[in-house]
Amino acid sequence: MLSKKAQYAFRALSTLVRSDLKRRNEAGSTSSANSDAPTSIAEMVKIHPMSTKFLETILLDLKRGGILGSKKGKGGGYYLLKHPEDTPLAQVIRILDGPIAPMPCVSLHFYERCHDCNEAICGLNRLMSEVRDANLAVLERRSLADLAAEQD
Amino acid sequence: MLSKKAQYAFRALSTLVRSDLKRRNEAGSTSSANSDAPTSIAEMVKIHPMSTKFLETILLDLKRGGILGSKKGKGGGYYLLKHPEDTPLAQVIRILDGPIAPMPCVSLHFYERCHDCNEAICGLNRLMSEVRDANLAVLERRSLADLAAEQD
DNA sequence: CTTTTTCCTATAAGATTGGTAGGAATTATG
DNA sequence: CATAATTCCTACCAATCTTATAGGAAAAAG
Repeated sequence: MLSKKAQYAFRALSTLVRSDLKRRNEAGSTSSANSDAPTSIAEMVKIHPMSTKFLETILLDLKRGGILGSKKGKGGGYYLLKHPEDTPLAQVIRILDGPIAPMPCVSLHFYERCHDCNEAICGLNRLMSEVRDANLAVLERRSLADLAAEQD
Repeated sequence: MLSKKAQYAFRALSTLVRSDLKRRNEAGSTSSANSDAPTSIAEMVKIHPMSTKFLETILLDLKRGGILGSKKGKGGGYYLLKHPEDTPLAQVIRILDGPIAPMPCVSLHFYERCHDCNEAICGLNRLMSEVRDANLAVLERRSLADLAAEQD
């Protein structure tokens, strides 16, 4: 199961995506960077109610993870660094929850050697690799853009 | 990630599957129920080293979950209640780790209503349903038989 | 009646999760 | 410059979950 952190992250990100789309439509795509229209934590919480302080730490993680940029001070807030289509859901989950794979010995980004089996011939390893691939087929293909495809 | 409990369960189950296959080959399929050849915890631990007492609680869970039968006393142990092909991996995981779905609001067996969105139009709900389906496509199709298809 | 095994429940240390607290640093604005 | 609004940073904390361990009761075999 996704942690609350990851779930809250997706809620907040959906707000940022919508803000991003809106900006791009309005400004006629002629103008300016994304950073001109940052969204504050307070605004995000207004749309998706949750602990302000908790969301703060989550957004910091997303920033350190290279997904968000921020602007400090009055009128500041957060914004997407890339087009929504260019951030797969998998990246968000890895930042907040770590491995997507069901076991360390089949993880691509958080691999740890298995002490209980010979991975080359282990049936469990092979099956869990299938599970991992099935997950990634969705999570690497789907992006933040899909998150906001309909209302929520 | 799968818990250690689930991982140990699969290790132990692979032993039981192999024992089951062996019995079925040897006895020429004429003889007897599975319960004639139970495997003790001690034997399982000999093949896949782990805490004996911990495995005990795991096997109890699997028994209560309807996957294993047991025989008490001298010469006792555990055995599969069904053909290995008839126990999908998903059933094992649900018994030991609970939900397979990434969020309660998309879980088939452990559903909880989502308070944060209108599920009918929520983008996150839709995406996580895709993830759930991708997982189940593997975990409901693959069975204990696949677990022992090669050496481990 | 002794040994071997499963069965059952309670306990507990350690890690993780979900969240709070308090303030420092930065920026916009009057 | 003063003030308000905001992000940034780190430490802390309570509750829960995980990963076991302990100690015996019950049953079955010989």
